[in-house]
Amino acid sequence: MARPRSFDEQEVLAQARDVFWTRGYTATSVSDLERATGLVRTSLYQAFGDKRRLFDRVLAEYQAWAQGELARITREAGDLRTAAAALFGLAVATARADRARGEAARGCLIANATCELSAVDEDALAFVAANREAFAAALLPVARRDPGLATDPEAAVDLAFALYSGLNLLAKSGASPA
Amino acid sequence: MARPRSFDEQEVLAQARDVFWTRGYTATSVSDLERATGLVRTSLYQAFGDKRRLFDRVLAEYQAWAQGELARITREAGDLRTAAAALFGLAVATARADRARGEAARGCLIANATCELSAVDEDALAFVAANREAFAAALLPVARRDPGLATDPEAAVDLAFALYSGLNLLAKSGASPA
DNA sequence: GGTATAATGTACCAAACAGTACAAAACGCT
DNA sequence: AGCGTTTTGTACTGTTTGGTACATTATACC
Repeated sequence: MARPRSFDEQEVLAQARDVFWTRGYTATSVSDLERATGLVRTSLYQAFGDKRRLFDRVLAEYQAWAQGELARITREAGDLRTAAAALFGLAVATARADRARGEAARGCLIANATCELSAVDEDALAFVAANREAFAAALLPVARRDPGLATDPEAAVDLAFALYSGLNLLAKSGASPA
Repeated sequence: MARPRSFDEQEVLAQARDVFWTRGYTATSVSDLERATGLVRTSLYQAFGDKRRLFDRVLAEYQAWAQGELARITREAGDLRTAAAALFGLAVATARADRARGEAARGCLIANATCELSAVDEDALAFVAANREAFAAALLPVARRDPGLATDPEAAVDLAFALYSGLNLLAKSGASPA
């Protein structure tokens, strides 16, 4: 009853995510998105709303993936230490993958968004704050189970968050066998 | 013999730095810089070159300040642990200061630049890589002096760098008494 | 006081920006 | 085959971007 789409939504979202990931939100133009996705602006606007809505969508999708990874890690690891180690391994692995592709490390999409937007955009700040809390919520049970961390499991989880973010930034400024 | 400047260069640099700091490089327009400094574009361009040169100048000034702080900290601290603690205290203090001013945390200017530019701009990558090495060079002697870290002092220093960066990002996504 | 010189102010430039109006096209359905 | 509907493609909008040409202003020196 109507003309069908010529693109796969998930695929387009992944392509848009990659552009936002390497260039950031502000520095990515709608023309960049056209080029990366192969769609014309009209299709992008009709399917995803404006540039910001598309970015939000990409962020949400990325966060869902990250939460999945986090859930898998906490399921497989018994204590916080090994969970954190697996997490850091993930950061190093993605950095290595970027490097192997001949590009510079892109770090974590949400960490990048935090850096770029949290100080100027309330909605973005709310999102990254919620993400941090989701991160903590996923790791807290594991931290509580650890008797060595009984004094302050929440601080230990925040520390893991800081270290994970820091590793990504370390990768973005050089060095691989950290 | 000629008309004198109506502004103090250091003061203007500090004002420009603050805009870049909260908004980032790309999102800061020349009009923003005019507004923040009180100078008209022509004066800015004549005194500092183009937008990028001004940003580089601001970055260099900031790095000099940061290196000074780092030198002071390592001078006062005997081992890496207390040096790192002082460093983290610095990050927390600046975050608190931002928060007290009623604004969101801005983190570290160089960390922000790393996030925003290192993946797309070779010069920026070179700068932040050099900065990371300067950071390591400042802390390495203290780390080497610590017998408990004899196995790999360089890794310990990188860890301190990651933790410092991570703390800044933690602040940028909420939470104060970390 | 006049003059050389650098700093300012006004006004502009082309290019890039995010977003849109509207027509052409491609399909499902009857 | 023809119609209704949604996706595409073309072409454009006004605005903002970084940067500049040029006239004006204010000072130090003679």
